[in-house]
Amino acid sequence: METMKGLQRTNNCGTISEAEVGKEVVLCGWVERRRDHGGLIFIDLRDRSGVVQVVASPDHDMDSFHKAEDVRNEYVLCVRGKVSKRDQEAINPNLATGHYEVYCDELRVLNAAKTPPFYIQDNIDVDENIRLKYRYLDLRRPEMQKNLILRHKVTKAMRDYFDSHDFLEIETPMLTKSTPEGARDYLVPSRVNAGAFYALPQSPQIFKQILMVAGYEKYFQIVRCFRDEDLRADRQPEFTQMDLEMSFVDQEQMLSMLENMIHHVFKTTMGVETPVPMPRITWDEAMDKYGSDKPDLRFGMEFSNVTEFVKDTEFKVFRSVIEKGGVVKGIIVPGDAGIPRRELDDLVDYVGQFGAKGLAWACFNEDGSIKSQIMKFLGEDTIRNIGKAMNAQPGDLLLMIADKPAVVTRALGELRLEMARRMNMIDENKLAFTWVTDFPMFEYSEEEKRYVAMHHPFTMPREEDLDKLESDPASVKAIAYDMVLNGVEIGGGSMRIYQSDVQEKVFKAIGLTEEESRAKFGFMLDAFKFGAPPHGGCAFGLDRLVMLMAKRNSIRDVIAFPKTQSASDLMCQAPSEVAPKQLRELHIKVDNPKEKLV
RNA sequence: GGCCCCGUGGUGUAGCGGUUUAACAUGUCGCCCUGUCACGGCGAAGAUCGUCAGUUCAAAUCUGAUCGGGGUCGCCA
Repeated sequence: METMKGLQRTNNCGTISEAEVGKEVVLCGWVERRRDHGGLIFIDLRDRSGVVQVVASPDHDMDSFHKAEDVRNEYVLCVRGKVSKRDQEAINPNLATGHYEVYCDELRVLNAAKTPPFYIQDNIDVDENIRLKYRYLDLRRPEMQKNLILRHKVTKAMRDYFDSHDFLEIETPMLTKSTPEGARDYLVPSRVNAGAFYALPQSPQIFKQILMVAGYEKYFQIVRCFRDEDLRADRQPEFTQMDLEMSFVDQEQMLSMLENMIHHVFKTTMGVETPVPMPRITWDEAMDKYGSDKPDLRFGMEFSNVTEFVKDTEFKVFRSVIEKGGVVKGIIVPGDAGIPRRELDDLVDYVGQFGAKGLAWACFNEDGSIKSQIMKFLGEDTIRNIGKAMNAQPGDLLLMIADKPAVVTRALGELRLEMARRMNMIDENKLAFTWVTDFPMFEYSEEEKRYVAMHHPFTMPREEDLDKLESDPASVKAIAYDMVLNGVEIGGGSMRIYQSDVQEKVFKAIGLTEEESRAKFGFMLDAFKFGAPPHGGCAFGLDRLVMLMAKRNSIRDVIAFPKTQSASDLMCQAPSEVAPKQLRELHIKVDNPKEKLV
């Protein structure tokens, strides 16, 4: 192996251009491919910036040529040579540097490499396990580098924006106190406090609010958060949040500031103009029209309530649902009247996953006829009237679900998304932003038989609803907002309670006694007695945001070292067992299921 | 915790009870090749089919368990 002694890198591979023609350059990088023509060898040399073709020819330098014969993929090279313009017929239009090539005058092999388990290039078809095990090779691929570069640019743009708007980035503890509300905590045993545990933060929520009490007025942080819950494609046990809090502002100022921040981020990183102001929809309307609190607005297919049309018909299924307080809602799927019967049966199963007991359908055929499995119960006129009210065109398909309102909302909302996917109605290049506002303050937990805070218990109720906190908690709306992009919640926040009497009422509404609230949040309640300013905040899921910007469908593709669904790191094999001594120091005993088997 | 799917040379797949000494592509190795860029030509090596147990005359193929991975519901902003 050789060293770089005496040579200094002068250029990046991917940016070789007209300006370098005729000049000598020194390039460093990895061998993406070697094409050996016997008397002439081409090497595609890759660094972070891209790829350029290097030519090792006996006519130029015999020594480089011989070394190039032994070079293999992913060897690390340093090349000194002159940049030339390629002959017209040798130009490669598929390569950014395809008009140029570098003739080797000197080639040094800085390091050899084992044959990698997969090709280091884009669009590979390799199991994700393999990619994760050899993450350093996966990350070498240009598309992964592009993702992480984008991620860097996004956080840089955020920091620039907040800095220029007078925000301070302040760090909050990673070792903190377990909070029983919300997600399961990751716990860290304390060595010096036997039997006691820290929790890794699920979010810096309490600290950032206390920073407001402390007079910092505008805080932000790009911060790691932890939740010990089951994973998904868009959920990791540790994830990054763009977290912020502001004093002396109302919701309007907050939303406007956030819209401008997002605009700045998209503009500077992708050159894309996002809407300012952003469209808004209330939570009630989103649930009513799209069956989701994070509606995908890249397409329509809004719900229609058809309860009135069917409440007096012969169809017992609909009638009994309606008599029990249920509703019947439907969507029109454009151009899907020709759907095969088998696919309709599939859809029945699909909505079944979300609690719907059935799915009524009607095909408005091109020839004006109607086909429906409930024709004989509803009668053709009723179906035509529904179709008319929903503006169904010949060739369209009507799908209806009857059930309790919550089930209809959920099942029809999922069905709407599924039909959009099946009918290819989603424009992948669209960015459909919306605010969802006026969330309910509470939702009823069947499990705990009490109301729980939908956002968190420090969320400010709407002023006009304050007197309903006790009498009718279900109807109380919160000053809370989510930013939704293409059906994904990318950020959410609220204005916070800063008056003790309101806070007490909210605790009472969720069934927290004074002792309990003191035990859980005592230090915070104390802090709030020393002059808490009106304030509010927001947190954005950085991983999800970057995932959407990079058009990936898993946040794993925008995180350098992600974990698998079972929360393990396939590269470094975490989590792992630890030495007995470590456990003793931490005052921990472990039942090791593996030991029992021995 | 429930349900569904996957696990075959380095990689991606095929084979789904016995014509399989497990096939194909790609990669790897060797030889040849001075204009390729998924270079090309010829040749070779390489997997006992995740693991364990069972059914069977016979198992990659069927059954059960187990491990690993993915998706999803529950859970979780």
